[in-house]
Amino acid sequence: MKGGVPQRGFFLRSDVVSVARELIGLELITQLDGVRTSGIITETEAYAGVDDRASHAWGGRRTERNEAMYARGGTAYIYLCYGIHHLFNVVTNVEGVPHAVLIRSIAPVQGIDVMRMRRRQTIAPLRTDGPGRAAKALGLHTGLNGVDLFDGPITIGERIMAPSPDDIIAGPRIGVDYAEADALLPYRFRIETDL
DNA sequence: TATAAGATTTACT
DNA sequence: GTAAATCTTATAT
Repeated sequence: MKGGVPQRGFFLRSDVVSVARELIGLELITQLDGVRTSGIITETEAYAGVDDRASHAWGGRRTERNEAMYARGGTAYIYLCYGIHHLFNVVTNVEGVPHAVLIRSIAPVQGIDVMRMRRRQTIAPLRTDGPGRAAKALGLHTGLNGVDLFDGPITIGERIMAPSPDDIIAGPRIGVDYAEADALLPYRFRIETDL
């Protein structure tokens, strides 16, 4: 994928960790109510399905909530966390394999004013780091769970940043201490912007 | 049927 | 630094 946008095949790959790493630097675009907002993906986490104790789909769990994880790659999985926050994931792998990449942080590109309004932060600097904040800034909510990224209001756009491997920092995931050994896996990727 | 905990953020002491 | 907000899923009666 050089210069262009990722194709369906990109999301159908079996190595969810590679997809998570390569999503860094791509533009994530939403078009809602005729308003376009977008940001550069700056932080992701991979969730490797049934073998990953930190995943909602660990051990083959399948509920009404995480049903979208079992869809084919290129589908959006949006769910409510702690009753308050909407978290956005990109489903990967083929249908029936519940792999997904959590978008943990973005850097605003288009529609910054709209994001400010959504976040109701007219004075303080707009913050879009953190999975809940990023999803809210883009206007994502559970009503968009299961939409197709190739035929819907959410799309993955062109690569805006081309980070060298040295700029991408891999590390353990956040907030999954309960997952024991799986919590230590280097499934989290981020790039230093100017934080 | 009831209770506890979670892929978090925000506000208050 | 600690706790509340708030809803779904998982586990236990």
